[in-house]
Amino acid sequence: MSDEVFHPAIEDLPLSKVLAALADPARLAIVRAVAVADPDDGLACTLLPEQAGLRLSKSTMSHHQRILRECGITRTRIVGSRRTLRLRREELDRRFPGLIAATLAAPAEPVGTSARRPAASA
Amino acid sequence: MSDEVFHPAIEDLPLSKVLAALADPARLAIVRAVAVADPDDGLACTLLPEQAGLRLSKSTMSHHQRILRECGITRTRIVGSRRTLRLRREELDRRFPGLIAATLAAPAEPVGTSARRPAASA
DNA sequence: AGATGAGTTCGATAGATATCGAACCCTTCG
DNA sequence: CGAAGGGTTCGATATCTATCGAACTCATCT
Repeated sequence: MSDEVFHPAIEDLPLSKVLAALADPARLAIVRAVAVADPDDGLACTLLPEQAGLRLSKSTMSHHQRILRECGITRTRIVGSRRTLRLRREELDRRFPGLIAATLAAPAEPVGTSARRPAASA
Repeated sequence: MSDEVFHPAIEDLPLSKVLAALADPARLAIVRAVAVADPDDGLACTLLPEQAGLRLSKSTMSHHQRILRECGITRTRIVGSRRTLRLRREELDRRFPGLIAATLAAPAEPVGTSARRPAASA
């Protein structure tokens, strides 16, 4: 279990934190993409823009991945120079039974809905 | 169904909005309190501070109630000079199966955890 | 009518947070 | 070694939002 990056213990996670992490269309898209990936292999971050249908800068993607990780939703594994994401399914199901299932079962929404778009400046 | 206040149609609600509405400890407390109230009578707003264990100003309470209402989670009914809240259970279950159940089943967290406390100024 | 009680609305404030580009760190590959 | 690929971190920016008190509205009660 030697983590190279920080992962919180599931028991420490308040529901509101987890909901807040999920309450962003971009992160929902990421979670959906990770959820359909092979649970053992995980999903390579490189594939996220494509798999999740996101057109965000590298730094913003990194930001979202960090939120998901620090809120206990995903686990990041480092493989050489790249990283893969996987859902912490069992753990989440243990602490918040039904929450992930309900989230994934809900109708998907187009990314961009209700997001904080930064005013597409000149 | 003549509403005196605005209530969105369930079909219009993106998941992220609903999650955002739930992602606040104070609002979670409100939802829990409303959920245990009689579904027909609803919960009188006056009782919220007591039932939900919240010490917030009137205006802040009003704000949270508005968010919950506008995000389709509660329905506000006006009775004379006071109002009651009820969960839009069936509707929510229809659009987001399992979500409310999972939310209510999750371990309750102390209000004040991870909330935006405004610096308790001098 | 006047006072009281229940809530909303407004304006201000402090603190998140979503987004980006630039600079930076590793690992891999030529 | 040097370049390229994959990600993180930093700083800036704009927006959002949780909170409060004060002023207001409407219904009820005396």
